[in-house]
Amino acid sequence: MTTMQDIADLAGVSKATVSLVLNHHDAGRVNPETAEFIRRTADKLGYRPNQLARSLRTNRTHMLGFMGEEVATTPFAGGIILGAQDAASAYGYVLLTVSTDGKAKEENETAALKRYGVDGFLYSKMSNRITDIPRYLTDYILVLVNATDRSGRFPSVEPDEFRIGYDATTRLIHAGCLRISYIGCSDPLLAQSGRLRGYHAALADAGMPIDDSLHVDVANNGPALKTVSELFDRQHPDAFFCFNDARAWYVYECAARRGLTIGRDISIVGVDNHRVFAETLEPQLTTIELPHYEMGYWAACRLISMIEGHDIDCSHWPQTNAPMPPLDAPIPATIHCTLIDKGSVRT
Amino acid sequence: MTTMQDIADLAGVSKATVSLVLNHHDAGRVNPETAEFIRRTADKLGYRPNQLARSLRTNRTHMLGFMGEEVATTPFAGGIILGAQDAASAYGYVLLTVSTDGKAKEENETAALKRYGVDGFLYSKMSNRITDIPRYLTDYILVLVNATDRSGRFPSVEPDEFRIGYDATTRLIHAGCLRISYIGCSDPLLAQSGRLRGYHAALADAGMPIDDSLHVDVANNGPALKTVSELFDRQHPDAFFCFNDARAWYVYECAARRGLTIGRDISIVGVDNHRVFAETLEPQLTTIELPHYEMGYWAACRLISMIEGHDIDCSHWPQTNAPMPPLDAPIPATIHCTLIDKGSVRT
DNA sequence: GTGAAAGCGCTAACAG
DNA sequence: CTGTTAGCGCTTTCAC
Repeated sequence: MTTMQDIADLAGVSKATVSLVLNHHDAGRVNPETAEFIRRTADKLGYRPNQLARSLRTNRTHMLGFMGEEVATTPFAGGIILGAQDAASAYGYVLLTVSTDGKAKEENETAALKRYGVDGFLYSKMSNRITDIPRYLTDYILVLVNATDRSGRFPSVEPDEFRIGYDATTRLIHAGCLRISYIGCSDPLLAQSGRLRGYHAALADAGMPIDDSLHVDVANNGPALKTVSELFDRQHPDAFFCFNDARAWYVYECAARRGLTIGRDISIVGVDNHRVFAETLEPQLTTIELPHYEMGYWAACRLISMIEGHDIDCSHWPQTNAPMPPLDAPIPATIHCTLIDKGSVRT
Repeated sequence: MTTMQDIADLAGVSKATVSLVLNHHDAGRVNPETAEFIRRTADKLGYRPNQLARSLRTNRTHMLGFMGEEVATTPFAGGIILGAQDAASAYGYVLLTVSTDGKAKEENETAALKRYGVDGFLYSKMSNRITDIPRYLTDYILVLVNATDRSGRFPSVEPDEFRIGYDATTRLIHAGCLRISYIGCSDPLLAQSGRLRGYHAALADAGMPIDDSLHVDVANNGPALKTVSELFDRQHPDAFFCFNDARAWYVYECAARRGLTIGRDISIVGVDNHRVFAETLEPQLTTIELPHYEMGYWAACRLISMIEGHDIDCSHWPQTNAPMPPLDAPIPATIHCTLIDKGSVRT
């Protein structure tokens, strides 16, 4: 392993000078020729700064702690992680990931991350919920992803649920559907209420009647299939806006059993479908993907700007709140997300 | 932040003594009373060792680099990560995760991890493939997960594909099925060939005929549904062993269109189904889950034992190669994985 | 312009 | 048995 001292020796200067040059603090302080020589020998020796030593000195590790719920069981967290990682990487940071599936463990894992001196935390939930920040995190720099801070003290990045519901419904309206059903979720999630409002608003804006009998909220289990089945026979919808992939599946099953073809006899817009549907049903299913990657990316950028105490260049951030794609796009994916910004929270 | 010096001051000793005590190297070296006092004040002050400083000194960071493919898009990587994390945590390690979805970036990400001084790497692929280890990793301590090293120099942890195929088929045989079809994958994966061999072996061991017309390999797209559909009508299978969830879905669609009920008219054993199926089809679908968590856990344990240069206690490792669960278990999950051990690779 | 010196918080060899 | 000393590799004043 080659150190600054090695370079200093070769260049006949002290490591202080090397440090200056390699950290780009040499403008007008070091002889340009010396600087150039130092840079070249650093290159030649394949010098890699020891991040640990640097961190020890500067008290900044350039590590971000990512606490994710359900890292194990869904692809959702993966998207967020990937986005956060890309952002981190773009700014010279790195991600320390822990999963918070186990309750008691969470505090231990956090303690571990703290001992490594992470500069801040990303706290991500599987579905957008009002969340109490654990006490052991509140004195850290923190950004929530896909969750809302009850106390209102921390910034968060969340999907724009209203727009998701609005755009999904609008798309079905534009496709000429007249009896648009909403298969929602019976849990009291922010996503559910927001999407339902969007569904209603879209119908209203299009001058269409709001028929509550076209709307059912179901859990994710046996009775759900029966409920959807009855809705099919009772209301004969020609389109479905489905809360998620599981709800879309019920519609699938019902349609198949009645000899109906998705995309011809009935239309579906589903949110956040697992890849299996995207792969097998491409031509028939319209999917709105939650902007997991973008949320992760955006949240990490926000966190880094808080850590560094200044706004960072965000011109290359992923596009958010994009308009709906054209109606004939094969797998339309609409990106909606919102930064709930509580201002800088410095420690 | 409280440091060793603070404790040393309060205890009237030098920080060296504090270090000895707090690292449990005080047996017979430090006065038990002093030791006890040190421990208590450390406790009282809420002392947390600075891992960075320690690492700088010891040249060991207790950080593991996890390079995962497709962290973003499937829940698979998540399971592996979670297992690796749990193992890491059990031995006082922590996981630095990067996704290798982007090709060129991979080397950069690795370089970043190296600068942080990770003690070793876990290299994970999305599906079990013969893999060339990138040059920039070969001089590190490394364990492969869900992948096989072409050069045979590095240990790997992989699913036992043969047993998966064997057990899945056996289960259908025990359930009384007579015309058992295999819906395989047309890509040349290790998983495909291994499971097919298992399928054949199980049939042979049960004294049942091997009918090649009951076996089709399909890709994951439109024609696949047609192929499966034709198999349905031509061979009238009473059971299906499906390579994965996408293949199982084709069977689902065909069954639904023919008014057949899974679990009554036909039986399915699927491998590695996404959670959507597990949630919505619990009573009907038999799923063999790939041991992602276990592979991650096991691999991390192996890596740590290589890093520490001695075998570590593995009595609490997840159970592997477990026997098939009883036939009436609601969601049988069989755990199969194999450690391909190449011996210690020390640097 | 450049370098010497003083650490960041910890560990480990070695002398008392 | 105990404590002093000398760093790990880097950054950052402050003299020269």
